[in-house]
Amino acid sequence: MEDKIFREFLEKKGLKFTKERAAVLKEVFSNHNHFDPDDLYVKMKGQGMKVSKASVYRTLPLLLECGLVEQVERFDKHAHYEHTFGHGHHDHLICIKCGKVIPLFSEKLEKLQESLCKQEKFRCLTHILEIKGYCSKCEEKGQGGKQKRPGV
Amino acid sequence: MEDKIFREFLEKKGLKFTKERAAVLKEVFSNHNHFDPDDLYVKMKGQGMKVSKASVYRTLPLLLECGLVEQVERFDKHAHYEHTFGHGHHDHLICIKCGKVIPLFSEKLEKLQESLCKQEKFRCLTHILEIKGYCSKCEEKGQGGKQKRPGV
DNA sequence: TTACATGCAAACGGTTTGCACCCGG
DNA sequence: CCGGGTGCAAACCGTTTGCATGTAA
Repeated sequence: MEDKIFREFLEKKGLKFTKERAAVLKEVFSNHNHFDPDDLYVKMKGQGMKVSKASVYRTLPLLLECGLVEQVERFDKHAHYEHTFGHGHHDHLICIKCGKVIPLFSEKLEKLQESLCKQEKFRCLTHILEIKGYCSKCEEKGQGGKQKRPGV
Repeated sequence: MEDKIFREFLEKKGLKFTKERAAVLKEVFSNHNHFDPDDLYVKMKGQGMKVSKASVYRTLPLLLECGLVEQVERFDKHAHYEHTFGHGHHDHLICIKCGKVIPLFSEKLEKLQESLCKQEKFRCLTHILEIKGYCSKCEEKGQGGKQKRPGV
């Protein structure tokens, strides 16, 4: 299914559906974890797949463009992605102590954002909402631990 | 006023209020534009201020930590900041065509986020919401232009 | 057959760091 | 006086790119 979407997207742009692109796509959809380009590359290599880092870096923007993946967790300085097809948009609660990422979706929230955009005559295409704080477990345990990035 | 906050923060941590840190703080609060560390450095140099790039990079995390600045516009791969003291939190609408950044604040939106966090037993500290799309002007003109990052 | 894609390694660019000297408290 | 701070330049590291070669359509 993802294949079909990607294939048609590439065709429309006069690009080719190569083994490498197929492999990246497959890996991206093999589970629902967040990942960064290097993660993906290492994992693919570990499975004996034939691909170069350059191809991973060149393929991800295409997947972004056709909407099969989204960028997330941009608090850090390098890119993180998650695949979205079959999951729909959602936001993230991120625990600054244990790093846990909790997906969050609220129809009401989405609608409110839309209406705010309308007030500003702004045509919204995508958005990202990330909320940082302490998850229930870490909150219980107290926040004695060291956090990676103070103030974030 | 910002000076006082920063000073007390540094003192509490056993750090020093140096000329360089004071200069960075001053520059950060000289206007309300977004900036990246290099912007800031270049601007300070242009004004004949005595500071090194390293000090700028070393000072910004301190300002983050004491809440005088926030990180924004994290769609790009390098850090962007804005000072927040005296302005309060707000979100951003970002035009992907002309790059215009429109601040947005909605009490209702903030409250809704809070209640969603409560449902998840998540203690929210900070959040970032960035909405990407076309501003009214670019929407009028049509979106024929080239965008830097497809799909974002 | 012919664009377009790949892999490699080098280049890039923002950020961090080691070190010798400096300075605020 | 001393522990933290600074400037410089080199190191880092994720990402991009030039180029010769490979390949989907």
